[in-house]
Amino acid sequence: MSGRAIRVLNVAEKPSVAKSVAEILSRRGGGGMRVRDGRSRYNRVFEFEYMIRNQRCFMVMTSVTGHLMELDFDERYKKWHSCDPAALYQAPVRKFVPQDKLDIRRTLEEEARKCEWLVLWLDCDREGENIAYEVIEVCTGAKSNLNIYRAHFSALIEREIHEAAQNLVRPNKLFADAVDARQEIDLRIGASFTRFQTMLLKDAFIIDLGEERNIVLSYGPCQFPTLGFIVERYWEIQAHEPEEFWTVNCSHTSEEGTASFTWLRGHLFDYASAIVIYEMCTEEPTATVINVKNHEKFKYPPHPLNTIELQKRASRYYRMSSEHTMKVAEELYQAGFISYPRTETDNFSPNTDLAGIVRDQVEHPVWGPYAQRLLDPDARLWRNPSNGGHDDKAHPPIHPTKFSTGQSNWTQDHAKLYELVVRHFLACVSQPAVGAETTVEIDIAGELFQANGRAIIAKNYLDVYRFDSWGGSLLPTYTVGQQFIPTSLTLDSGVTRPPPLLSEADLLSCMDKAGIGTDATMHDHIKKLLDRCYATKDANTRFSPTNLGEALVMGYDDMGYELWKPYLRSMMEADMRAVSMGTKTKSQVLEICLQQMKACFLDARTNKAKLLDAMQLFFQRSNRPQGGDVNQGAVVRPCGACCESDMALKRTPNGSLMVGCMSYPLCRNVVWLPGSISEASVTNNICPTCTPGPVFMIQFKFRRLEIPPNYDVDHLGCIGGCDTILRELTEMCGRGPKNSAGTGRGQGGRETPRSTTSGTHSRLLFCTNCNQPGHSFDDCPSRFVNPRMPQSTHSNNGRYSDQLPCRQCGGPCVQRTANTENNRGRKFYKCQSENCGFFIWEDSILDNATGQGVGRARGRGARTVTASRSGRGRGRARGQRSANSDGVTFVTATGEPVSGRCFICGDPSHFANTCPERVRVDA
DNA sequence: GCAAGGTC
Repeated sequence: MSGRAIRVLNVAEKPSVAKSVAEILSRRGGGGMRVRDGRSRYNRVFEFEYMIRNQRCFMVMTSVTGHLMELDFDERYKKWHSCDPAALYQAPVRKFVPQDKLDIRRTLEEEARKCEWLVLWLDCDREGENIAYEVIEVCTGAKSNLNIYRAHFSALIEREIHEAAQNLVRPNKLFADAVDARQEIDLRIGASFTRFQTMLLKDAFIIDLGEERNIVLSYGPCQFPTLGFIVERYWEIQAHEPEEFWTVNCSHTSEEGTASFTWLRGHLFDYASAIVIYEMCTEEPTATVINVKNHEKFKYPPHPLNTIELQKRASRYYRMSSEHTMKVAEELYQAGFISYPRTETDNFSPNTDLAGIVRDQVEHPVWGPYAQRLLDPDARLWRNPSNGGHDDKAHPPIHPTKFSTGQSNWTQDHAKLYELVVRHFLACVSQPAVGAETTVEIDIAGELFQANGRAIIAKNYLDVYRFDSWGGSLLPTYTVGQQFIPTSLTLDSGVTRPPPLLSEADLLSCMDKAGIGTDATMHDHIKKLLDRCYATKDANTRFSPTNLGEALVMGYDDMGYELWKPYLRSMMEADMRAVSMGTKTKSQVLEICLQQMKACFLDARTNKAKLLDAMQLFFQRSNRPQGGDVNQGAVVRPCGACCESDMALKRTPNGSLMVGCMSYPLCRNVVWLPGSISEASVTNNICPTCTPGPVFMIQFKFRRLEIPPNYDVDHLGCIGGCDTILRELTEMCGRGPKNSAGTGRGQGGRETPRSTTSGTHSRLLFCTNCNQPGHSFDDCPSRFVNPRMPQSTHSNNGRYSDQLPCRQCGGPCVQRTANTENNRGRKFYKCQSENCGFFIWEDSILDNATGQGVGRARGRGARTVTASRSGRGRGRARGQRSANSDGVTFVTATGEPVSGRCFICGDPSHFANTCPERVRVDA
């Protein structure tokens, strides 16, 4: 045993871990634990004695709160107009402790000075390792000769913590390097693209985001792919072309009940084939049972709960946003009711006292009895939880940690989320539900049909997990060889539907799959899209892009870049892995990645017209002077007047271009530029003659009609005094713009879009009715509806009003929405006059009005923007005819004859299934 | 006024 105790500073990633680790270690030390405040009110300091490998230690344990440092550009580059955004790929960056973390730094410095060892108890992932090096930097700054160790633990349980303390290792710089690289890349890409697209677009268009605020059009390597998922699905829906299909359905009712048989062919898109088969069946409708199968089926409980699954399920079951879920979960965690809510782990470690967690819940009035049954060996309800295959080695799956029947300070959402966590946990340790399934196969005229029935034998976990359901429907008894006449045999039509908009749960799945964000940040990226007005979420938690979101993605897509796809992030992730494994160095990755991204950035800037074009499809041009055509704020030269600041390229509010001192108004040194310039961009070329240097040359573009013919419109010039061309043009053209609108762009050539509804953005370059340019909806010659219809009754979607004049009697037709299986959601008009049965589908009106259906909606590659973006409205009108007789129904869904005529009587006005000559089939 | 990642 050693004599003198070593003083050890221990640092955890968060206060809760410091407390847990201190509690566990101090129990073995025997001397108890003292707690005192640190400089930061959240991060307390715990002191106790502990033996590390026979070495007596006086342990001082405190914490940080996540990252201690931030990365940002040097002061000189922080202001938006301080430099060309392209310069942000090389601009110096520095890591520093931000203002709100200074008190934590002070605690660390003060404690480190008194200690000999530093032991880092940060989470065992790359970010944790990076935070470890931030702590090291601060601590060794205060005391340089610290002996530094890392504790590796995967859960806050006794055995793990002691093992970690007894097997200290050295921190892994490679892991920290990987994060450093990620941070730097994110910062440079994010800031450069954000400044670029904001400065390019925000003043060039009228972008009304609904409230007074400074518009920022941010770009980020996580937020854009997330937006990309939303836009991609939206485009998929727009591009969907509904296709009609036919299916034969059969049902049979006996004393025991009704069995519904589905056609084993599924459905056919070819009407002629479908009707032939259907006719065969109706000619010989006797069904023969050819197979009856009985089998046992299990429905398994979910895996243990991790963060993403919690967010998805809270969204699905309660329609809670992922952001709100995390806020509520955090509060439940802080109050001790649930375990740490940010975890990837969906597998309980074998040491977990699962029965103990169940035991905590037996008193609950609602699920307590179930918990009791779980603990009763005779009930045979217990089952060890499944392994979801994820383990972050830092936290267990989310589970209840304290019993509650609801607290007075809880909102409904706290109660709901707690209930979800408890029920989910109880479900995880339960047996699966068991069902007896029956499949009956029948043959009608050689066609096979099948009916399925299910009887639930044991509900098991479903008794507690009320969010899952497993429908059961009993089938009447059938025996092989049995014959019967179907009660109904129908030919039904259906139409293929586009996929739905992405729900929040879908979006989380997409992000998870593509590795966009982490479990702790995914909800932030989703919220950012809503905050930036790139997307909206409807009441069903489904996401649509806004005009702004769609325009931005379209702009980059038209450039041919996949900046809005997840690949960039995936590549970066792969590079990060390479750095952490040592196969690539941090500087290699930074150099290559930033070089590529800078090239991409410069290319995007060259192709900025694509972004402007895409925006122009959705927004009106503004007349505000803009910096979009000028890399405003870019430094041109040091100021020779004040000798303190640089001079930068600027545009005054009235549109004049100049190079002025950045210390204005303290220094008023200025060089005015000719008014005939349309574009100006500071280059990296340095003038070889002018002093004091460096004087960066400017690439000018002049307006052809405003300069003499013998001058070139493109000119690489210098404002240092050596450039005679520039001087001559300034003298000839004067300074300041010829037109007060600044750049003069968007002033002709293109049709200015008009707005239909005040307060919304216009995307109507074309008539919403016929998709032809040159006139408005109201003036459309092919409009079928009343031209006096007030504007407010039609929307941007080019839809009709909720009333139409009847084509038959002239009375009012009212719009309704079909709710039948085949046409659910499809709108139609029905005449309100008692004796008039007039009825018409809305999409068939649109077909008639356009002559050939709605313009093809845009998918990737098909870029014709049409005002009506609906994928619907193509194809023939569909109706239904039916023939009822004595409880037996044969129905065809084909309203209009497509081709041919009745197979029985030859009459072209109907098909064989409704033919009056048809032999009746009695049940 | 910019990113994404920790965390209170």
